Amino acid sequence: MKLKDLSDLLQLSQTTVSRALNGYPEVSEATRKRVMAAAEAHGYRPNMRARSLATGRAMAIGHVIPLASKHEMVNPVFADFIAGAGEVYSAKGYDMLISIVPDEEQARAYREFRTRGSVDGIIVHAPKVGDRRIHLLNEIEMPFVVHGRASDANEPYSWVDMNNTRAFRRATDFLLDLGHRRIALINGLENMDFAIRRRAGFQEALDARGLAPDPDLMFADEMTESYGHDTARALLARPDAPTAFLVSSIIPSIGVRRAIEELGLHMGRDISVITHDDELSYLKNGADVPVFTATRSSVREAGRRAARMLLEIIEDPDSGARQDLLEAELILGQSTGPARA
Amino acid sequence: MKLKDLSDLLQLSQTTVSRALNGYPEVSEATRKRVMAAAEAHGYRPNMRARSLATGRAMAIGHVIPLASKHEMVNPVFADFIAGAGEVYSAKGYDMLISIVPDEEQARAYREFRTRGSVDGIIVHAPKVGDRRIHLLNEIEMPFVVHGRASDANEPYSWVDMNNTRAFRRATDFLLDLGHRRIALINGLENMDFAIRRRAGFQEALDARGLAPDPDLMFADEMTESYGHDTARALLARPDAPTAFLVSSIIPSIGVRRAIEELGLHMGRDISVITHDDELSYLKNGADVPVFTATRSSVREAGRRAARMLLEIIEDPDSGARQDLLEAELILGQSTGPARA
DNA sequence: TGCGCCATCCAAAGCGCTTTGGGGTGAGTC
DNA sequence: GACTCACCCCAAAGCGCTTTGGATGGCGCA
Repeated sequence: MKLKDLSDLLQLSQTTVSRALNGYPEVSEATRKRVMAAAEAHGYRPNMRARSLATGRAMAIGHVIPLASKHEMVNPVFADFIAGAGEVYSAKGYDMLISIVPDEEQARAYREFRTRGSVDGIIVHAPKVGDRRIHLLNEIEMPFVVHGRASDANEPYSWVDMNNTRAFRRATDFLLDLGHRRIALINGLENMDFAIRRRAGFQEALDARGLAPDPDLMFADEMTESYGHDTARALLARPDAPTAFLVSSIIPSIGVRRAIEELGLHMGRDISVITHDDELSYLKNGADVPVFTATRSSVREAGRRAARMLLEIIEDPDSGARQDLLEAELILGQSTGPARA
Repeated sequence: MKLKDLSDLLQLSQTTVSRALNGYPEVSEATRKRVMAAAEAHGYRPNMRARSLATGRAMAIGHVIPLASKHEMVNPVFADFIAGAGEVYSAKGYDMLISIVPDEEQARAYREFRTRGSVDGIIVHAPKVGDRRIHLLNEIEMPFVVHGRASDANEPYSWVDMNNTRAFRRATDFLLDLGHRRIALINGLENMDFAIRRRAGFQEALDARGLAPDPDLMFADEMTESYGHDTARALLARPDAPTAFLVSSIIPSIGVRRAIEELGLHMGRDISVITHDDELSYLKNGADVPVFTATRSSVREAGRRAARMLLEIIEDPDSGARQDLLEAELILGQSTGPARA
């Protein structure tokens, strides 16, 4: 069933039918009703490819998801972020195009989205320090929103981010207030912008109390469970083991907990752990009582906001760069306690 | 830069340029080279919308991801499955369209994919018992591959699945061989086909030894960490607590381990746990030594295979239904040991 | 009555590509 | 020298939709 069939059926022109369906005022309410009814009855849906060829709008948003170079992993936060964004897209009639490419092919992927005309805008995931994608996208005039920031970008761009520095500052202060002095930082890869900011927050808190950060207690890697485990295990074997861990995600935190328990220690009593919690749907931080004390910020909500922002920018491309900074909330769980003497 | 610009530039017709670019034999090698070079130099890429309007092929595959009704969760296995499928798509020049919709809107989503012509084929995720999507897709003649099976479908369809029954049969046998008799099954939601099969494997093993399954030891729910924890916690508090757990995913297994350790017990010594392991990239089952004894089957590999199968079906639609059954391998970890008296 | 003005509707021209159905040109054949 | 093939190439017709630039007719108003 195509437009022509429907218009023939109704004894109307394609123009009129198209206008009736798309809510243009040049058609009487009576015919509009008639057209709508017929379309409904025959299950007519416009062919998106033809439509977007005609309008020049793809009605689709592209997500280019980087394959973490080292082990080709796809970060589980994407699943939740995308779920949030997807909600918004389907509500607004947009499709979501996903392309999972190795880091080095990102630029090509963006260019292709542009020249092949397959999307109206792009969400940029996992910005790195010195990320060149922002410049590229501005250059090819493709609307985009970054999930996160690129600290050193010296041109305007729109982003949705969590206040990483503040969150880690608070978390560190919290541990310091409990009397902890030897705190290990189990961070994400520090070529990622978010990881840099988290470390900055950590150091800021130490500086504020005149404490020097110990490089031997600061780690950065892909946030897997075994990274958390192995790092904690090694640290706890040291004579000057840390009394607390500040961890960048709930996944390595699970590993940290495993290491603690393997050694017959008790998390919260012998060793404190505080983590960032993205509120991943399948890895909720406990049911009623939180397992981990955590800085919490829903990555799914970030997905929703980024999607909404991008659609607004597409509607009104000249409205300038926007930004949205989410604050994490500090929640108390069972994983922290006073430092033991 | 569009086709016409390029052909004007080259003093050739659009036909010739198009043919040169798409490898048709009607054009001399000399001109083909010339055309290719010019296309490359000017960064020409055909507009996908126009192309697929002309060819009738969307060059895109749709993934309709169900939002688990209860808590609107998106299962983390999707991330890895999609990563696998995405590899294949980009190698073959296909796009991946994702639409995340609540269960009740699935049918509509499929129909729209068809009528709006936005995809050439569909991957069906998370088939349920009595799933009507298979019938629907056959009816609207949309090529598709199911990740999993729908036991009661009485029409042909193509699928890629893991041998759930066999895997759980082996896992149960393994526990029985170790002397365990009270084994708890922490299963996924049993309106899911895979969960039914896993339970069947569990029961089969018990039956084979003349043991009756105890309904009080069989659980089914969404496979979150806290589901694993809470269930294990409650079970271990019983006077007739189970000596072993058979768990459907590594995520609830992490919860089970948490429960065990909270009670001061030691996994592998006091309580045995065996799990299914989808090889999720961020939740690897330990680094070198597996943490959990597990039936292991890569969901990412399943994604690759399903994608390849679907593209083959699209190439050759009349070739009949295909199927691909992956066997899980049983790997020994530290989470199992002989039943204690 | 005649004029202009809405309110409705339509024919046709694209959007950028593929593909059908030829049409020249030069080499090979008798 | 006429004829047949290949071999290259081209003009133009779609693909299914939107949108421009009218056409038509009914109505109020002077």
